[in-house]
Amino acid sequence: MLQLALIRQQPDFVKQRLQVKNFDASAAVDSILLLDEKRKKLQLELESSQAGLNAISKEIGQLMAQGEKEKATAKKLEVSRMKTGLTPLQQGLDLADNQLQEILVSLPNLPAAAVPPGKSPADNVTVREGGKKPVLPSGAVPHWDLAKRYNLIDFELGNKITGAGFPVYVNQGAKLQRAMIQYFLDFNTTAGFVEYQPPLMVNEDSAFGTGQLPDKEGQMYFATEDRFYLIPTSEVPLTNLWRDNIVKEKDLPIKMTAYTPCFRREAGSYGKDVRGLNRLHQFDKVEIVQLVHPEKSYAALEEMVLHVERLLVSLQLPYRILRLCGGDMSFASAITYDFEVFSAAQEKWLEVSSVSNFETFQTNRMKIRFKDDQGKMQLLHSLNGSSLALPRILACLLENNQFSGGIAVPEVLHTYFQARTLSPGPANP
RNA sequence: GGAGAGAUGGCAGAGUGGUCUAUUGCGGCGGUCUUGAAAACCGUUGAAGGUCAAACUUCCGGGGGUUCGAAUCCCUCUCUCUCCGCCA
Repeated sequence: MLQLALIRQQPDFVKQRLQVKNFDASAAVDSILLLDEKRKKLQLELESSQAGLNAISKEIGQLMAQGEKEKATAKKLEVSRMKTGLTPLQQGLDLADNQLQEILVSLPNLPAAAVPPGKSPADNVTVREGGKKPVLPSGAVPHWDLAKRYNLIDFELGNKITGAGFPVYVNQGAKLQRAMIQYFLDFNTTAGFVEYQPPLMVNEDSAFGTGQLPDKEGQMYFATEDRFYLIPTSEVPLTNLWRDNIVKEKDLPIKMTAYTPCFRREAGSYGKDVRGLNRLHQFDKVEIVQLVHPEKSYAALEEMVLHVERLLVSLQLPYRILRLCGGDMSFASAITYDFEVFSAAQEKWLEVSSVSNFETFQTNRMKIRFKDDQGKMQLLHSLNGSSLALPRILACLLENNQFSGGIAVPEVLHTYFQARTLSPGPANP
């Protein structure tokens, strides 16, 4: 949620920045300014009346204490009459407040100055590439064929017990995934991120806090009986751990990491992009989240980008880093870098991480603040990134590392996986 | 699932209709003393809106009600704890 003060002070700047996200905010910003004026006027009027009432009520109390019952009764009548005039004021104020809030939460975050304009993924800017695309042996196949041949993942079993997009990892497939989770978590905690195991379901307030509600209502699984949402990413519970908190400046930055499954309905997805591990309803991800001093968030962003890049380098995967254009960025983000790895048999780039600075957009909703050295209350900046999304990393590893005798496991995973290669395994049910 | 008890400031914990403008303790911050520290003592210490600053308004789990006046009474929801039942 944008800060009202910013809209008040620089309405034209807000409109102009949101155009980079292809969002026409003219009408919304103008309504906000009008409603804000209206609200202030009503509030002033209401509060001065309330002050008067409060004073008389206090007098009544004193008169009662002195036993002056008649005078008190007279005052009571006076106050009841005044009170009826207050109701419409209160209602008007509540209405203006609600309308203001409703428009305010519908506005996306402003893109940072460095965000390139653009409408589609084609307008994203490649920041840099790394790693080397492999030369595959003849007869190389995509990961879904390898998954079958080596008995690593069973998509049909998943279909049976749940539905499409819920694969069952088997044997070495399950073990390799576990090895990666452990390696990624160790990589993050070594860099100072504190490990958490958060709940996988969150309430409405949490989903609102990070910006999933109301924007992405239909994209989350929802347990109607208890009104809980299955998390689409651990960013949601991790960031919300600090909701309604005033953090001590000396405790900054707050760095967190977690492994969790993630659940996404992916309503509207179809066709070739959903083949194999490319797009799932449930997938594993290791996430990093930071809450930092507002002046340090862009340094923190660069640090996180380098951190994820080092992780990809250690896995020896060909990757590229994109700076997303305004049109491809998420609702809550001020700037986003996407990491893609090249899945050699599909000949496709797959997004495996997205690192974003949300500035105060989330913390304003969640009221995560600190007191600066002047004693002034300020909102923190929140950032997060994947490190990493597992299925697509797995897809890429399988495809890129296949050779005649098996599939090579990257060196950094050898001790975690307790083997150097994948070999064909036993049959499933 | 059944029965009971609760939810008050960073934490503990008083307050059952009228200066509550929320007692007190701990913690935090500042100071005195000290070579320095501890102890002791003194002072200070919630948030939001509003204002140049103040005044002022709102907030005692959420929502609603009674009343001139609600932390306090009523309704309702949520959550927590204790006991019983079930259970990994």
